[in-house]
Amino acid sequence: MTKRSAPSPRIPLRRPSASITSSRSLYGHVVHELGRRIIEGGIKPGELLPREELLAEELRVSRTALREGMKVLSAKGLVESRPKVGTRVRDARAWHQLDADILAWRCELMPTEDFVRKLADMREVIEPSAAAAAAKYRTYEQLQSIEQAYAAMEAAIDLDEWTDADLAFHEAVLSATNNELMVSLFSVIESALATFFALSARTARNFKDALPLHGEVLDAIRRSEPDAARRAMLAMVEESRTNMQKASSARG
Amino acid sequence: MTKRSAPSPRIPLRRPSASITSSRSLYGHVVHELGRRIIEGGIKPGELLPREELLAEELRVSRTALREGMKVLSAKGLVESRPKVGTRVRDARAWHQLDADILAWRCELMPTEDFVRKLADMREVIEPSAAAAAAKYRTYEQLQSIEQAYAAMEAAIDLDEWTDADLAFHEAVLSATNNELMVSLFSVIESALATFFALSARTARNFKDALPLHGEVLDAIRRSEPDAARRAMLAMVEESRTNMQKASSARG
DNA sequence: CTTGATTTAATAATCATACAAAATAACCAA
DNA sequence: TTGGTTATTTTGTATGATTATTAAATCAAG
Repeated sequence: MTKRSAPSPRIPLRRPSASITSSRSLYGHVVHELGRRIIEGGIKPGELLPREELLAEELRVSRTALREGMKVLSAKGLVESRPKVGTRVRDARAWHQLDADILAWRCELMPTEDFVRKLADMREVIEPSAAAAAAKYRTYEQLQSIEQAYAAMEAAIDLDEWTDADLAFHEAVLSATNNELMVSLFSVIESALATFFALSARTARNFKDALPLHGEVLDAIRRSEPDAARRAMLAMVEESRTNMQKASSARG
Repeated sequence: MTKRSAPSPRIPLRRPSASITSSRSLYGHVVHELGRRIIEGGIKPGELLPREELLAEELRVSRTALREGMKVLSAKGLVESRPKVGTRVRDARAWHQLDADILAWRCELMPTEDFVRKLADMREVIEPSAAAAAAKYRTYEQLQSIEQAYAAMEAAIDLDEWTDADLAFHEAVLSATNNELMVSLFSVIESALATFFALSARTARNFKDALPLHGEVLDAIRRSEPDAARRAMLAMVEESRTNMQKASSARG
């Protein structure tokens, strides 16, 4: 709505960050490789990494690239470097658990039911409150973009379209809180949960099952009824959790 | 409680991260300097930074140090570098708003009432839910550390002691949720709010005014009554918000 | 033996320089 | 205009040398 400049062919609408870590650049490889090893417990808190020269050789990169990656890991709270002593893995309590990369690594490595539960817990905490706030403070334009997303959900003809529209719906609700901290938290949690969403949606025979619940949230926000919006959103995320649990136990 | 090894004189108990940015390391200086400029709007989204060679000269550091800092800024979602085109400031929606440094810079630069409101909103969202979850899932050990923090609040003889104990109380409650995502979110929000907490506490004639409310939360958690815990915690954070508003308007 | 200051040595931190890779922009040909 | 090719700019990577930091070893005094 706000910032789509002219024709600009095929801007990748999702994939906002591309998560430097993903692939190419060498320093990105360093971040990914070491980050994963730390998260999965291959290198434990308190342990000392090999010194730069050796580690660089092991990872087949120059010290320059290694150090650039190291700074990023350090910014994520995973490691801590000191002259003369070396680079040490920090205690798990210091890790920036809400960092998008860290969450992604945990998704890769430990898709345990427990981790999904924690993500779902977070969602159940923020989304109902966000819906309530949206009902209270939304502008007309914000209501419109929620309605627009809802319409796209109605019109969706396959799972991909529906997933995109669903995400847009929730994002629009969060944006309507006028609190970018809330939006940021949601986007982080959501992109982690997205890994498991496919399962959840595929479980339901008809992927549009959740449409009525979304409709209730929309109505409550339209009528500016915070409590109703909170209740409807809570029902929705609880159902989503149930679906994901069913899906994961069906596989397990 | 858990990690105080032997006598070890004056370990700085708070200051868990030391926020690389604050210190004097050169690359840390780069991160701080450029990060601040971007957050405060001195360099706007879409704008292109000078090329590395020039920027390094301007900041009086080598290209190496500059780049190490740049990678960190990139990991925070603030900038994006591409060969041949340069390094561009990303749209504010891409910024990792929950990054501790970014929040800290916002505290430095825009201690507006609006920003404090957003922080307080976040707190009102997570803390009551966390208290409820704590009441449901806490272990006995976790209850003990909450009680211990409460006792410290009772025993506090000055504002500093009380502040420390207060923080420990909330941290213990959050930990009792057994959800490290929750803990991480809290610690980030909290350390940002701490900037304004001093004001809030100093406003109250007697800094122990909030003790009864903490007692209610503790009791509810002890008796495993989630709803009561939620209500008590909500009352507490609402009062805290009111205090901070009074403080900020008294100065404004 | 203990304590405190001093030296030593290992490691990260920084710098300077060179080269490689990527991608925009300019160019040229059809 | 269109399509491909080349040039050129900027980041990306590599290497080696130097400096700063600091834990640990050493030494000197009490």
